[in-house]
Amino acid sequence: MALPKQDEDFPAWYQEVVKTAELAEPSLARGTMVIRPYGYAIWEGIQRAVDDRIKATGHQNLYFPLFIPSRLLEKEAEHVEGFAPEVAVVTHAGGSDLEEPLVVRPTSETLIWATYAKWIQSYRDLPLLYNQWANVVRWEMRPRMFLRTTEFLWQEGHTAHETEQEAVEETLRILNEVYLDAYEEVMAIPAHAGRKSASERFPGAVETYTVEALMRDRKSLQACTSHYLGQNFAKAYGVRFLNRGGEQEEAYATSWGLSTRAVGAVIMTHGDDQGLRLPPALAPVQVVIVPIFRSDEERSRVMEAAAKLAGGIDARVHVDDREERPGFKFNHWELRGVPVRIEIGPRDLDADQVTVAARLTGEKEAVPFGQLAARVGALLDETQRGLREQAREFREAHTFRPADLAEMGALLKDPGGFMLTPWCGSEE
RNA sequence: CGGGACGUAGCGCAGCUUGGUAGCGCGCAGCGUUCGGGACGCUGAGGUCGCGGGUUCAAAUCCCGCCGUCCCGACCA
Repeated sequence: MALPKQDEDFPAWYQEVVKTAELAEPSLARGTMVIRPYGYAIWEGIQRAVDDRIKATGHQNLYFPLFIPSRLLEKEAEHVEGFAPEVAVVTHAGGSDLEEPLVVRPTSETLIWATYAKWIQSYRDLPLLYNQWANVVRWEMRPRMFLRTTEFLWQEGHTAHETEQEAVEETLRILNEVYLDAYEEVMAIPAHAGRKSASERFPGAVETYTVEALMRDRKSLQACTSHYLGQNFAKAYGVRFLNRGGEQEEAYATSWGLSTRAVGAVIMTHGDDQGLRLPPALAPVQVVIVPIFRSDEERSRVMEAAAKLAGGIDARVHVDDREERPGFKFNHWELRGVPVRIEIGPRDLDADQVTVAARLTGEKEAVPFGQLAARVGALLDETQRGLREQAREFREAHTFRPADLAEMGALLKDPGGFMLTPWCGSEE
């Protein structure tokens, strides 16, 4: 029943939360998971936040196929070398061996740039600012729910530009205005944006930038990446355009992705020994109302009042009318991280008030009917800020300063890279 | 792929050393009592003991092989 303590066994805590809060469960093929409705609703919240920002920065969504002819993958040397160990290949289909094997995309640069070659002739065709929401497959050694699954969901943006400067600006715009902003404002996760070391760079990239966040086990999580790809893919796939000077030139590329791993980041940043704590901006249920009653007479009084109050609150409200005891329901919703709980029983009704409990602090307070909507709204705001503030304090307490890093110079192979916690490095 | 642990009811486990009727807790179903922080009683359903082979009159238990899961490492959104 009770969760393992974070301090005692963080991996066990994580797995148990994912399972008992009904976010996801392992599926039958190794390393794959079933994302359950509550977990998927959290992912949909992240998708909305990211998709809104992708569109606000001028991008459009499109969709490329799952299969990539294997020959195509081989054209960019670093890229194929980097991904070869983890690609899944279809060699048999339709009852016979395929003449040319099909790679299940581990990422789509190859297919997309082979296609861009047909779409780009002139500087007038640029830039191409496209994104897709898709599933990809990477045969990783050690799968972990949400953090590293064989198949995962993500968005991958692929843009083509006229100049290096424009492409570099695009890479950083996505990093800051899309990813960092979504993490800060919606997921309430304060994060470091930075540049990866050469050894951690995306295969085929000139430069890789990431957002890294500190989890409560004091390990860093690579929360997304944004790559400046230079002309590498344009050269490999023959994407040339006539530039303003009348000369043929290869286009400059970026790619960037954020995956279902972000759900894991939310769990591991905010969760406590009682379970999840979801930032209100992301929570599928922001307010849960737990009616309390004994007799049928009390029941109808309380349920009527609960329905009325629910309608007056401007938030995602759920009334838990199951035949369970109140204490069971309190734990149920705390485990699922619902920010605000309203308890309403005969004692409350007699006093024209309800009892409001905040997941952030665990505190309860009596709130008169007339002030409920305003108080709930304020509590949701406080929770959104409070979670981010707690995460920021935790990060500050466990992040090494440049002075600390200087003393550990030997550990820093590349001054461009960064480490949050030198003793354990980057977890993902 | 290297090191470690483990596969017995939906979940968590005992039983294995010393072979002989497959058990416990939680959960699940029905009924009753309960209900302001994870309720209790009674009744009941639920099992090819991971898979395959071997030894034996007899295998959850002993032997061999395989598969899978979890943790630590290298790789990774």
